[in-house]
Amino acid sequence: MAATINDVARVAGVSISTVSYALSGKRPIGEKTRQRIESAILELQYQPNAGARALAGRRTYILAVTEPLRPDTYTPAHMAFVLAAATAARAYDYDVLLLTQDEATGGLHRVTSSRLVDGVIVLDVLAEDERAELVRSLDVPAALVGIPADTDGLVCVDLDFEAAARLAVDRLADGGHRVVGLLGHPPSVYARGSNFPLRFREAFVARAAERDLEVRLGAPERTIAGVREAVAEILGPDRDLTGLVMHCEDTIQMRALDVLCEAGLRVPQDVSVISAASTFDTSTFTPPLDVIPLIPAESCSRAVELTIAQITGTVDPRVELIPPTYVDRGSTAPRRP
Amino acid sequence: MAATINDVARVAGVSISTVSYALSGKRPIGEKTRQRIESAILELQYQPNAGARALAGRRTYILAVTEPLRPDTYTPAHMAFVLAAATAARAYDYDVLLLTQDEATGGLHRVTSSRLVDGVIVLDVLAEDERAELVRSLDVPAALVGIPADTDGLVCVDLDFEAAARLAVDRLADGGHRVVGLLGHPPSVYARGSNFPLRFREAFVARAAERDLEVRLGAPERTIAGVREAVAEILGPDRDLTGLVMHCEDTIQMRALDVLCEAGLRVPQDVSVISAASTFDTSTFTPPLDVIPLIPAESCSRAVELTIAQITGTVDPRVELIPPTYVDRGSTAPRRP
DNA sequence: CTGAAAGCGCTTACAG
DNA sequence: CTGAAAGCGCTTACAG
Repeated sequence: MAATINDVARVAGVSISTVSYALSGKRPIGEKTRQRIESAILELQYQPNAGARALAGRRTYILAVTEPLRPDTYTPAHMAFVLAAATAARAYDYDVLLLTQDEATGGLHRVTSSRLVDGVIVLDVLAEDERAELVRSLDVPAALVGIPADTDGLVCVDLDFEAAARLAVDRLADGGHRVVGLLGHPPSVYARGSNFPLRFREAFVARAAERDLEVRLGAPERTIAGVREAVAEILGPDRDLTGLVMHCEDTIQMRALDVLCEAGLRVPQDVSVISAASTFDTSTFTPPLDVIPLIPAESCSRAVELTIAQITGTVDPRVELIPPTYVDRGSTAPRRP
Repeated sequence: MAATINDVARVAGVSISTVSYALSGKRPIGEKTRQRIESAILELQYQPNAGARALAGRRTYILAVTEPLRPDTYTPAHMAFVLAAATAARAYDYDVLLLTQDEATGGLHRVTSSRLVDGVIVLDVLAEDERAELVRSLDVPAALVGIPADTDGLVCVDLDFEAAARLAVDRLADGGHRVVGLLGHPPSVYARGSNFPLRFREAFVARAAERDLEVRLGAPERTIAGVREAVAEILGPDRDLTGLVMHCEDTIQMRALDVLCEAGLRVPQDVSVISAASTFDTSTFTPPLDVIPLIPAESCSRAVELTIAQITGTVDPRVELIPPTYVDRGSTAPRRP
């Protein structure tokens, strides 16, 4: 059988409370005592029992991560967030319980009210997301990675997609480009109400209007044919488009580059291209693309931080937007006369 | 505060042991008593405390799922397995704790010896996998999805990749094809020691020899250029290849189809193509491909089943191979004279 | 700086 | 069919 705190106390010749305090560091321990306890722990390979710790300490050191992984979702990006959340949690000595699909709300309810988890990280947030409602009503420590329509009372973290869109538009406008395109996600993604594609697109259109640019929008299917069609449409019959922002999955972006190449359009000589809010590595593309990166580790570690802060204290509801950055890889150039 | 079993007992007018037994079903309860308990639970929105249940019952109803998600890994497929494992676990009222990367062995040790989990599901098993060693020495209920080199004392479940390879070869050989190719994974995947690509390739070569076929192997990089090169090589200078089996990621398969199309080769008239051990949907490809599917839900639910069987009783070590099936979508044809 | 003890909320023999 | 009670292995006031 596994060693208990009683075994450690006996071997070390101290009381179990001393062992417990030595472990938690919640009160000062004499140097010799500490050493005896440490060697006893080593000798017995003692690991505190998680259930007992949870029961007595009212903390499980587990966070629930809810990621619905809907059929239509683009797994690599979502997986990157799950992974980032798990990694961030471990940095705080928390483990991660994975809640998927149907378990979205039922599971959240179950694991919080049974005190299986101390807090919740909500990923892939929709504009109208029942998990947001639930988190609000449950009043459990939680952070959303993403911004629902109603953020009242919630703690949300996300890349500032609006700023990212403006950054991309400004880059092109500053380069003298007059006709710019946005190659976005498949139509189903927008239809689903996923919030960041919408936020990005709206800000893109708004900024382009401010900068007095002509805008063309595309929402291609993932197939080669779909991408080809959308790109052709964005380029326009006269091929007068000179600036392209891509806010979509890597396969679509790669295909779009293929299509530009086929059409004899060079990047950046003929078309300036920017990859926006991308979780993947655009430096291996042909050609490497300028990118406004979306870094899962950033938002997830902040979300974990804020959730744990709620567990140990109080945090005011807030929406934290992470400012975007621009990585230049030479895929944009001033418009040629 | 959340209601406890004491509250339920008081409201229902029974003892807490009766409530507990009513919940677990471990002893018969009078009809009226049961109803009073049920309505008390509903009224109080009672949820048993997970920590207390774990401590007293010596069961947490949590399984650890270890999936290293190495940098090189192909996320969608691996994510499909994580998802399948989580879904299968929920079907048995188990939750899933996700262990990633560095946590591979350290985390496994931690969560098992602290009794945080009742068992372990090991995904993405390498031929030489330290997690297999650990599971063996820990003697914890566990199942591996995949087959390590040394299966001694372990419970392993997987698609029968050797049989799948033979099935594919036989299909082509029976169709009169004499020169067949295997478009496999990127070189790094084989180098890593991931076991199923190796198992598949070896069985493919062996069966082709038995059937007296000429074999050409390709291990393309993921880029368009990489795929183009590998396909060209497999086709041969005389383009005498007429049968192609693809055992690789969907992007590579899609690109290979593009390359065949570019080369003016029709499927199946000029080349018969089979997608082998694929977790994705090949019916949306152009053209739709015959496939020997790899169904994560199958192996994962069996793995969960076998792990839970170990938790509640005893299971003999074993290697369970799931027989492959062939789905005909018209991408193969007899060789034309 | 350390210890004895109550208590966290369950499960499960033991008893009837 | 049901109840009283021990006990799971910790944490944390309370006391010194």
